[in-house]
Amino acid sequence: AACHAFRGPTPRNASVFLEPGHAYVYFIYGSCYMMNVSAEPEGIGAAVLLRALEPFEGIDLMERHRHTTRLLDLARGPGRLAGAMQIDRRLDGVDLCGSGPLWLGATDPERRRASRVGKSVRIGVTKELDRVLRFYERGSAFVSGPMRLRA
DNA sequence: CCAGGGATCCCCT
DNA sequence: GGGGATCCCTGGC
Repeated sequence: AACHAFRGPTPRNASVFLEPGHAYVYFIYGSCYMMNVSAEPEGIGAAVLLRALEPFEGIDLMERHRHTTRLLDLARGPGRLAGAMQIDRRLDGVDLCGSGPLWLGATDPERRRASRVGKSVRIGVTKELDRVLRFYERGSAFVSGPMRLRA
């Protein structure tokens, strides 16, 4: 029920219904963009919100976009992530598996590390609070949310 | 901790 | 067609 697709398609959420691997970007709280990835076959509304990232490359650019040099604050939190990456509604609907302006790729082998995926309830929603639909890298300082949801 | 920000969509006129 | 509640938050007290 907390999914934007819950009440069916609208002009705003159309990208949620695209085939998997497309961007769904929306503006919220008068100040932030949220970056999501569509996640079910075309016509089915489902998407994953990107809540944080660990900066590896382009850190100087991210610092400029975010007006801070604090590495931990560059992209920790969904609004900050979009800010650091300069993601806005222009990227809504783009194919993230193609050669467009934004894409998802495999982790650089040199950056790969042993990690465990933790699961928890979601952050910032008010419906279906018991559902375990948040996934994160256990123990990472770059994960967003309260400490108890990062262990 | 909390105000602010603006788009969107509900639902009732 | 429009008022108002709501929104997967952030920065600055």
